[in-house]
Amino acid sequence: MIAHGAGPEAFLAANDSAAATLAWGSPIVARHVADDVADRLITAIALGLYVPAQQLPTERELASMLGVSRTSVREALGQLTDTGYLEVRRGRNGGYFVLSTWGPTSAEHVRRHLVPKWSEFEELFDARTLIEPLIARTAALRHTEDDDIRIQAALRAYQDAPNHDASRNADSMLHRAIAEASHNQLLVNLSVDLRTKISLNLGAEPYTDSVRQTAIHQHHDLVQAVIEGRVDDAGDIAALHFVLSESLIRDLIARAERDNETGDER
Amino acid sequence: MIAHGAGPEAFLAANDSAAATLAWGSPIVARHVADDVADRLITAIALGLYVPAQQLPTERELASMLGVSRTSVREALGQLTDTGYLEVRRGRNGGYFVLSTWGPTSAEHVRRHLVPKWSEFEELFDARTLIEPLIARTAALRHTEDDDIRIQAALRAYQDAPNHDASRNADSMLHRAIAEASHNQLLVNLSVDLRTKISLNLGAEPYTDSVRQTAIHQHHDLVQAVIEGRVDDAGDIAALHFVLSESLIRDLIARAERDNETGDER
DNA sequence: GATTAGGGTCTGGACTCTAGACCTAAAGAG
DNA sequence: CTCTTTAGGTCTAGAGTCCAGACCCTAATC
Repeated sequence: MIAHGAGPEAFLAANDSAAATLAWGSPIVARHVADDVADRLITAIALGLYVPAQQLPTERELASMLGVSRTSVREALGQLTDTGYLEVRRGRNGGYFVLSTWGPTSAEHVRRHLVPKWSEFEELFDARTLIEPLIARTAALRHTEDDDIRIQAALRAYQDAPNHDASRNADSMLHRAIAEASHNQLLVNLSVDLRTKISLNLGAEPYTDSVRQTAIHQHHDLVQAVIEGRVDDAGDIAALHFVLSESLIRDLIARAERDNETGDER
Repeated sequence: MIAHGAGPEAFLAANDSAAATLAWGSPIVARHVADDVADRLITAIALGLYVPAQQLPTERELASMLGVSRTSVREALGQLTDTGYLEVRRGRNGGYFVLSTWGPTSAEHVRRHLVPKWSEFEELFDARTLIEPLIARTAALRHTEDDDIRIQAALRAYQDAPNHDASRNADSMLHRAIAEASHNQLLVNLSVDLRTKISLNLGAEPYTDSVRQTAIHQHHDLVQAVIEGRVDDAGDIAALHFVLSESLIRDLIARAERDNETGDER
């Protein structure tokens, strides 16, 4: 009767002394500094702060930026290099560089890395299609003129983005600008977290010309709705927008699994 | 009222190489195991898993529950004892006990501990009044029969709660049960997090007979709306419910500040 | 070919965490 | 009243983490 994720008994027995001594404690694992550094770096990359082929700061710079020893930075960079996120070059002009073969460039990557965690992923998408419309609605209600200016600048940056990397980056900025118009830091962080976690496993969302055209339209409509204070419209468009990105990724997975059945193996 | 840590420049310059090397890194502080243990304990207490005067598991039990050494557990317990959350008794039948003088029993506590963080608090409340209705709506859409059973059991437990502590605990369980009917773990965690952070600084929300009567009604209506799948009603009632608790706390603060002006000093 | 900006390696000291032995206080059993 | 038991309180040795800093190796540039 114990060890439940959450059966009905859990609710009634939770103040039971036996349950109370057992139910809530999952093991605590020591967090090492290097892991934190690695998380930071991965997040920065996932958010598009460093795009493929771009050089990261030097080990010594990172160490002083993050206030940790170079040893720890090196361990983190080593992890990311092993995992295939980074490439390292020696000598003058050397350093760590973001690998471009990073996202699901291959169906292979999707199969190995994404499918096993599919249920987590479902939850992420689900949460996003619930929360992003809420954020859009709130932004439509609360936006100020300053917000409008920032949002429109971000929209233009998105429309003008010359390539995939810039586009990804601008997309991130635009959604962040909208989230900030909700004037609640918690919502902003939530939105960033969700986006980070999704692009973390995914690298980049699918990107074709037609997808981009649709996204440009949706972004434009979303921005208009927010700025004009059309609350319901903003929510609806946001829902649509994130459902689109979800279905694109579903297609990608489906294709990967189909390829898997037809037999190619690495 | 704004205070977002990111001006417009941040948006446009983020991929600038100078900005990229500087903007994102805030110092990383080593997380010690004892701090994690302390957080767990505080959370458990804030969630009402251990109510005032209740005994915590022994040091040795906690150590094995959490998979850490007794030394670390002792350090955490020491912190909480110093902070005034716990009391320690020696000898047989000894142990650590939750102090009842914990929440804002005095206007004093409110002034010293709560008011300084008021802006953080505003954000928390704001986020809650936005997100909880979303959760209620989603629960109303997705609930299964099992959910209904759990929710109704939790509602009964709340109605039957014999005292303040039990009521607080049951309230927590009920809202959790509703959140779980959304069938999204992320939302559940979010709801728990918000509740934890609020009761962490607050101890307990204000509690009088009339408040309790209102809450019982609102809980009942909320449960009905969820179970009958009345999505909009569920959202509206949830909004109302959390706005009520917010305004109660505002009153508490206001009273504390008034007392402050009329001259009693710490 | 000298210089220089980067990664690669090593060391000693401070601190943390663990496992376990052992001490002390207080409640209950007889 | 004494003995036993159950709790917190104390200590130690050893393994591991983290840091600061010195020094080596590589390759691009002057």
